[in-house]
Amino acid sequence: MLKHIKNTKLKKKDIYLCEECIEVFRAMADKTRQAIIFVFAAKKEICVNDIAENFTLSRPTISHHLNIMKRAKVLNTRKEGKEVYYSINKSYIKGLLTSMLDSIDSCC
Amino acid sequence: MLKHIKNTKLKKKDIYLCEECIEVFRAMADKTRQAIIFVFAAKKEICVNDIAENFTLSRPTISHHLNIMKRAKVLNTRKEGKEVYYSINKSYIKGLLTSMLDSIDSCC
DNA sequence: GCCTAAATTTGAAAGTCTTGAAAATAAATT
DNA sequence: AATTTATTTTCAAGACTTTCAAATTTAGGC
Repeated sequence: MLKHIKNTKLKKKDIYLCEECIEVFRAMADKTRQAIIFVFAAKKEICVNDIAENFTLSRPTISHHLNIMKRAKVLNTRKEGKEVYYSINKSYIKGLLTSMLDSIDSCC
Repeated sequence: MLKHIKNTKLKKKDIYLCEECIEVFRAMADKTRQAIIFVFAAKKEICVNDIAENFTLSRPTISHHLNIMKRAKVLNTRKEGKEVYYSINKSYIKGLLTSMLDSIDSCC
C-alpha cells in the first residue's frame, strides 16, 4: 500500500483508514453494484436468486458482486437453510461517511 | 447506465445522482489517487511537478490521475503561467457525502 | 443415501485501467 | 524565432475486472 509515494509522514492509523476507504470506494464504483444497492431500497433483506431475477446477469455474476460488497463490509449476510440473505450494513456505511466528513474538515 | 437491471421504477434524478457517485467512487478507488489526496493535507494547492516529486511515478501518470479526479469534480484546477495548480474541491465532496448520508437514512 | 435447489468456486474470454516512453502543446525566457 | 520548462496527449504493454459456463459445495426433502 502507498507503494508509489516516496517519503510520507503518514501514520499507520491513517493508512489503514485509507485502505478501508479504497475497499469501499471500489465496492461502490460499479454500475451493476450500484443497481444492486437500489434493489435494497425496496426490500431490506434479499437472497441471491431474488436479486438475480431483477437482472439480465447470471447468478454467478450477481454472487460475485455481492461478495465484493460483503468483503468491503457494505453488505451483511445471514444464512437461512439453502438461502443466503444479504442486507445493507447501514451503520458501517454511515460511520465511514461521517469519518470522511470529519477528515475533510480537519485536514484539508 | 443500469443496463443490466430488468424493470426499475427509478426516477431520472436518482439515476443521475447514482452516476455522479460512481464517477466519484471510481476517482477515489485507487491507491495512487488516495496517496495524491494525502499530499493536499500538507499543501492546499499544488502543481503537477510538485506532486510528481513526492512519487516514484512518471509525470504523465500523475497528470492522468489528476485528470480523472478533476473530471469527477474531486479536484479544481487553476492555470498560472506554465503551471497548473490543483486543489481539493472541498465543498463538492462535502455536499456529496452529505447527500449520501441523507439517502441512507431515507431509503434504506 | 439419492435427488433437487441455492449459492459459490473455477477457469477462460472480453473488456477496462494503469503505466511509461515518446510526441505534442502551451507559456515564458533569451 | 529558437530554447527551455510544465503539462498533456497518444499509443502500446501489462495488470486487473467483469462475465458466463461448467463444476462444486451446502442444505433440505424424499
